[in-house]
Amino acid sequence: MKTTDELLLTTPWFPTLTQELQDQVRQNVSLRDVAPDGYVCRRGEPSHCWFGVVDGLIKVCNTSSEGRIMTFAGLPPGAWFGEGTVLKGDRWHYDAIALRASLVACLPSALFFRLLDESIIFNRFVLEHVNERLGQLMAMVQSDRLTEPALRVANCLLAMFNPRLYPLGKTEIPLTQEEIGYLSGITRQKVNLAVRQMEALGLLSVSYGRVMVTDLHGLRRFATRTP
DNA sequence: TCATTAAATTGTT
DNA sequence: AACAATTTAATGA
Repeated sequence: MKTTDELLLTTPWFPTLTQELQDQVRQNVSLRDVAPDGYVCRRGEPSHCWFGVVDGLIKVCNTSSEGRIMTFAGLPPGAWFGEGTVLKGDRWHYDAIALRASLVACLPSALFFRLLDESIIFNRFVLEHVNERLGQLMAMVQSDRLTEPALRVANCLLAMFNPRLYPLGKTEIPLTQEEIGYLSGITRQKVNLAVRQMEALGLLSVSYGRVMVTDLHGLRRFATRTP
């Protein structure tokens, strides 16, 4: 199991902080184990923390009154989320649920604000982070209107392997086809066909319980091609 | 270390 | 949604 320090050292902004701020972070960040299907945060609850995914996989989603689930993002290890809500001092507008056993780092909002006040590089990180999310959202709105399952899966994978948002991101993240289905909003059967189709194109390789992207650029081209 | 079994994941209908 | 086939992980000799 990873430690707080291990996560922090692989976080791009942490080593850039002053010694004093680093100590503050060390003292105030807490780790939380989340069981599969467990909540990291629920819609309507006040936000106390900025969250970082240490291990596992978190799904950010909302369940409408009719029970329809919409997924906004899948967050692999290395992802931080919730800055928007924390910044507004607002309540969560969405649920964050663990797709499998996960470990989440909680950075109290008071400290989050202090980092914003005192570190320019930290501001920069958050700004780029938000910017990248915006880009992802735009891509998602597009892919949402596409009926082609392979394109939806491709977009979903591109989001997960985004090296800007998830610098830890390797080209291989353990991800079952069922989980991809939850994240991209299509059935596992269609995911199965889609990933194999893309594997045949040499864009990725699938094996038991994992998908490895072998050609990130090719996958980008595939996702943005005009049919 | 190897064989057996259970659980998880995949492939098909 | 259900089923069979396959892969992995766990167990114990």
